[in-house]
Amino acid sequence: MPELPEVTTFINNIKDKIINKKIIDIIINNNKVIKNATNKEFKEFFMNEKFLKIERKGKYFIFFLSNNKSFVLHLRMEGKIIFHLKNDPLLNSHNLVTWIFDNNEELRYYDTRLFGTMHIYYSDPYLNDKSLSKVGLEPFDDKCDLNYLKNKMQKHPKTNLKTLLLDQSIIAGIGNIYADEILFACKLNPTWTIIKLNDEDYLNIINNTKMILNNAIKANGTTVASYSFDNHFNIGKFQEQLKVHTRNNLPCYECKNLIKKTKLNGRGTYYCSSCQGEVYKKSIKKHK
DNA sequence: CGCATTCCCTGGGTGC
DNA sequence: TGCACCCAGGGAATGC
Repeated sequence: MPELPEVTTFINNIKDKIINKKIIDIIINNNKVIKNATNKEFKEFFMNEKFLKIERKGKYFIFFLSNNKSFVLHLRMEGKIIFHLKNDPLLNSHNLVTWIFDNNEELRYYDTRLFGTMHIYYSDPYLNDKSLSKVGLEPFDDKCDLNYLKNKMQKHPKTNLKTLLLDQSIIAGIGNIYADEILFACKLNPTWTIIKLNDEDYLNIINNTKMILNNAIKANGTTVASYSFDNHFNIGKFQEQLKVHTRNNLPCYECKNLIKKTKLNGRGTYYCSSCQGEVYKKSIKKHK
């Protein structure tokens, strides 16, 4: 599931290879993910255009073209955006959209579960895209400080900490894997609410988020399912550094107690009940 | 308004 | 081996 580090890795892998190259054709095999244009409009939007710049905001990709046009992409669960040579084999059979450049090179979008979203805009995407405009500060932004986080989180006094970390309008880019890792590093139980937090905890959340996401970027992201980020089937390596996520019933690296898995607001959640304190029972939903 | 639940999807896993 | 079923989850929509 692509989160901030995985989106960064995709961008690092395509950026230099696609910028300023002329798009001479667009193949749409499945338009399920194209949300605000017909196939014809989508093709016309890109035809004979060039990608001039790529930005990331949280888990969103923003591709800028000429004349203030922009393309906003979200990979959701299984989306992949990968640079290929024309004759490269498909990564999988779910190649929904391909942009073809004028030199036997291609940019291909894959998405097994069709969860991804694509939007095209003719002016500022940050103003036009309803979702993008709601995304909060990047964790690396200097403005993402104690006061910012405290103010944002204190609007949700009854929501558990994990759900707050997953809320893209607070800190941008954290998903299910890194939320578990961040809370473990902070020694905070995912089921607690902000009532349990003091200023040091808020600062720990900010600092550990930056540290963990940066380490994950260095490792090219985390591979837990089908994530690969290039045309050579390379995978991220941060799963080797995960301390709780996916480690159900394995001994905690800090205290040797067994890591527990539970479900919190529909998300698989891993934590150490010894390092991260007692579960706030009312917030845990029992399995069916 | 806040907060919880449902829905979209399909490959992989499980049980019979 | 085949078939029915369940599960994973980001974010929008829906419910209360």
